[in-house]
Amino acid sequence: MEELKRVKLFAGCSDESLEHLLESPCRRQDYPAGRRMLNPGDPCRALMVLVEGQAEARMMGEEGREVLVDHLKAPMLLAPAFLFANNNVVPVEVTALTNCAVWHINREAFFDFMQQEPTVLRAFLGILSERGHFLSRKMRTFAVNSLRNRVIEYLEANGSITSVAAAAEQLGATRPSLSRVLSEMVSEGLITKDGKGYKKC
Amino acid sequence: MEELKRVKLFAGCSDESLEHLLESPCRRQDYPAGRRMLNPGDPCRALMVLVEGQAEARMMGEEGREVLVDHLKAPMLLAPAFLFANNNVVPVEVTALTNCAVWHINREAFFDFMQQEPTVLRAFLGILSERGHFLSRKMRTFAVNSLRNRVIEYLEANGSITSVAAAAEQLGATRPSLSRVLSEMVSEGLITKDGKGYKKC
DNA sequence: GGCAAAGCGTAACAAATGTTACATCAGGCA
DNA sequence: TGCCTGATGTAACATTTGTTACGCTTTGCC
Repeated sequence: MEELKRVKLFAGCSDESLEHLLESPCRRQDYPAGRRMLNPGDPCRALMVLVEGQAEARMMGEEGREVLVDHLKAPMLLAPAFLFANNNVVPVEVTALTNCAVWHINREAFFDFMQQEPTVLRAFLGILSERGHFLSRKMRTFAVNSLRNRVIEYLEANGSITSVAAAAEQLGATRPSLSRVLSEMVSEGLITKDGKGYKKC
Repeated sequence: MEELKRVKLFAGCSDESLEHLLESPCRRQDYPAGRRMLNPGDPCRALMVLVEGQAEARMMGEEGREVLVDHLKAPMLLAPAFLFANNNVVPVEVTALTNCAVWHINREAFFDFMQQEPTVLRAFLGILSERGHFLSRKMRTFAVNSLRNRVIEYLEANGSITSVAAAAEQLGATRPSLSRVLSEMVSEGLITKDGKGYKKC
């Protein structure tokens, strides 16, 4: 299918081999905007490819605390890092932000497919590594950084904070707490505030 | 080599193919106890296999805070999740606890090797998935859980706390803070303390 | 037995962050 | 224009966690 070829993972493979892969048990599923696509604890038995729409991934704590972990935008893979785990359950809640479409591709067929297609294998390993990098950076941020340092990292990565409420969700803080820290950092000259939001320097 | 065959990754492969892999640029390196094996930011250009000894991985923050992330015990892979990343630098500091030996195996040779050996590929994907699972669980713990909840998770995973100081390092808290929380939880009847340490119930 | 060191509990205080509530401001819309 | 809504800043207070310091117990060792 054309929409699958837009995914980086399948960029370097031939049409025939991709068609052969799709002869295995596969399906394309639609989700309306707002629909929950994955719940924490759901098993991950197939390769899931988001081919249309946008979604978000959140982690929930015991006490109602939650963090917006990632913004998912087609074309990309969903939860690739858990596909081949023994205990292959997803730790996040994924919700469609717009109408979405997801291909579910049989895991074993995909495994054989990778074995045949070095470029796909290489791309998949690259994607898994990026996810590992992403997760370990997030973990480090939350484990050893104060909110002030998380703000600095956020600004270095994203350039500016245009929505305090949205940034607070990603930084794992409440909006008033983030607002207070931003005000303090402005008064200390660490960051500046203009009509567009907060920026470094 | 015999010591490499003890690693789960190579469990299912033939002697000949493993010997062929080791004909690529490889080396075995020794580290004395206490020696730093990896620094944050070090690139990860080869597959590293810890074949002897034990080590620990730590993450450091800006303000001197640090967390003991993982205990590494031969035989296992070091930083497998970063080998195929574009920006393949390790985010942790790895220090030898005992005398250690590490095989460095050429990345491209290992890639070709995996392509030839389905069981190795499968095992490597499983290892990467386990790491993803491990990291996302850690991230969730630090992002959305209070110290009390982290203690509960720790006890569910490890059974008991026999060393408050050691547990505090893994939980990302100071020893007095953990000690206080444990005391509170004992007085609330959530956990018990006996000669061996703290336990659930 | 006595001594030194390590691990632990604990107290008093400080710093960071959450909670709640309220006022302000800008933009959209009737 | 006037109203309404959403996002924001902010204040007062509560909770969690860090910091520092001290005393106690245990353990190993002489």
